[in-house]
Amino acid sequence: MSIKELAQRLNISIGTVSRALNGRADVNPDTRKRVLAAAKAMGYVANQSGRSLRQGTTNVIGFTMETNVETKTHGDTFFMSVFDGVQTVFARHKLDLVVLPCHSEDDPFDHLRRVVSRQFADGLILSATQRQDPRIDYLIERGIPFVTLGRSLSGGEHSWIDMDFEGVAAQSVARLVARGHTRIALANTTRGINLSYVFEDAYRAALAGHGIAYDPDIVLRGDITELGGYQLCEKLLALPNRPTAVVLVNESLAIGFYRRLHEAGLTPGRDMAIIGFRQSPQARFLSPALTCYRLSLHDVGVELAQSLLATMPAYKDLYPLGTVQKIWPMELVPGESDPPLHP
Amino acid sequence: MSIKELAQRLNISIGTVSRALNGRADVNPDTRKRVLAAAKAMGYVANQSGRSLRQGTTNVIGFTMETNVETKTHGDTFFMSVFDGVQTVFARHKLDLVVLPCHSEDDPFDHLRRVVSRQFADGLILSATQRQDPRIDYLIERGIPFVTLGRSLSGGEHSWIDMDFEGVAAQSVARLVARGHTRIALANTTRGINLSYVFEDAYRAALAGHGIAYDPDIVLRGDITELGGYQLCEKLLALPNRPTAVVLVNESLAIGFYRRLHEAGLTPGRDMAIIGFRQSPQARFLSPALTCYRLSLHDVGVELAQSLLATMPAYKDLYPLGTVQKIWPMELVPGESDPPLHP
DNA sequence: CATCGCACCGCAAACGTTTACGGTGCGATG
DNA sequence: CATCGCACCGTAAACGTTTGCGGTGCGATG
Repeated sequence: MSIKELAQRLNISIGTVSRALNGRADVNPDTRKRVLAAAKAMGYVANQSGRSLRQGTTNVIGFTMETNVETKTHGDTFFMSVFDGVQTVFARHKLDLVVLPCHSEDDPFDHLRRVVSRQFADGLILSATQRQDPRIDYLIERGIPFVTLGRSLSGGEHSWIDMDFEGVAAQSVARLVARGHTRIALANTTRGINLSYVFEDAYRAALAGHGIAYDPDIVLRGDITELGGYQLCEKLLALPNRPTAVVLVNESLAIGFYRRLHEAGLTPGRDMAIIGFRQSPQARFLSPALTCYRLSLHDVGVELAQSLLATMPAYKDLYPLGTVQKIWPMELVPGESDPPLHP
Repeated sequence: MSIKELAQRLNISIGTVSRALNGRADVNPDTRKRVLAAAKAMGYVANQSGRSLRQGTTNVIGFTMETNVETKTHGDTFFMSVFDGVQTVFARHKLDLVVLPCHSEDDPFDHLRRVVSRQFADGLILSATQRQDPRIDYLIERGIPFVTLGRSLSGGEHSWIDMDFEGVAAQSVARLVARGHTRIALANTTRGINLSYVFEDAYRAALAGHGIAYDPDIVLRGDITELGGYQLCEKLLALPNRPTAVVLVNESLAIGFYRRLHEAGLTPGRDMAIIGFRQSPQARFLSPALTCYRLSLHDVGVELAQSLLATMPAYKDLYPLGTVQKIWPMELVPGESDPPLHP
């Protein structure tokens, strides 16, 4: 099943077989046909280790993902959609996508170093980027092509794609203000992740733009999970001066919010206006319908892939994008979870 | 950064360096220390291609996963939890887990062949196994170690782990009957996936065991998504002789059911008893609380990893399990979604 | 007819490991 | 002192590719 056996069977040198298979010009069309036919018949496929060793390239792109369910920033379906978009691009270039999950007890930086040292991939897509992310500096220092899903302060000029947290925060606050709300809480993620800062800054700016004073008591932080939402809602309910509306940094929180409100005999929307974040499959079927924002994760995946290829020497000319730093727009999907305060 | 440079810098042959790094016995303890120190100082790490080429092994385990969000079969953090369990085992053996997502437009069998021919992994974990699954025959024929998450009729004696669909169906029917229900619907997945048959057979057997006639009109099939649940619920509501209870094959369906019932002005539980499947993070925060079943996906992952290692020659003696065919038990979590019919 | 160019192919090195085999030197044993 | 065993190390082959270089043969050109 090696190229040697294939060559012996054809009475051709292995060099010619290799050239024939790789579509090089200096090989007789007839022999090429013979080689391809024999390869197919014998089920030959080039050994990846041999090829990688010789060429120094793997034709594999790695996607690092954290699997900590306790504090997750995204779920399975989020990533699946992104993967799908990424793969539509890679399929055209015979590149394979492999996902490299980071164990919940592992440090993401150690995990990345391991990935790099194992030479899994020619390029990497990083998710769950931190505000200060040593992984980014590490990759830049090593000259490894990469792109991140999520902004970061580290590394300066690398490529990234991110969701429009500013837009969502600003639009949500504006919408709630227009509907009569002035006491608007924020359910944010814990510090560390960059979107936490981005989201809160935009929230504060939006409040200021509408002449509303910032109240740190109603800016909460917790895990981005259903349980996190439940707990944050509980905190809000316990406040003496309860907010009339809340803006969520993630739609998973909404599920916990809905549950906690129900337990208190309250109705989401009527008793507390809620604007979620992304229109996930789960959020889409909440009732009352969650007001949130739509974006195509498939398209985000496509853009991620293209941005990565744009940084790889072998593909740079096919995708002349330079360094991409793109905030992905999101479209409001009005629901029934944020009705006017005094109808 | 190659072993050659390392050897030159130490004035030792590369063979000795290799032996020192790999912990072989016939090397002087002092030189081993020197080698290890120098390797660390120079940041040396063995090239994986070279090693794989020589040894014919990759120290990588692949996990195939479908990324079709339209017909997805698991909840939003299902795989993450499983990955985490798998990695806790693999970490002890310096094995790396890589996830190999199958593009939604790809045939899973083609995808597997590609994975195999690229020699990504020493062993594989297959998910989304079909009732008849050519991938299983293919792997057996090639002698590639694997284990599947989910039963299949193919391949005879391979190892698999599966959830207890029989137990859930039987227990759910029994519980509903005990609470006065006799007209019990089934919300099942589409044909093809094995659990569809297993689940329905157990449902029918349970009905028969309680002397209830089987009515094909209230056995529905659809996608295992929130939308699928929504649509199935709609079908049930349109029936002239509406069932008073429904057993779900997957908790994602519950989210759609809840929504559709709300839209009809009905209350889950009171107007239609619902027993879901797994206690996912999403299902956990439904209100009224969904009656469902708990299992530790982390532990399933651990078992998957161990079962796979038990089939691999290099680890067989460490995990003398033989071929594992295990139905994972699930524990009832009573909720408020299935109250007695006539209290 | 001599020469050139070109199409095609074989040869062999190189990528970075691991490992079987043999060799050296030294202490211990007789 | 001769011999043996052993601890340690170097040598080189092998894994499967790709690719630069050179060589062969043939048609075309002068």
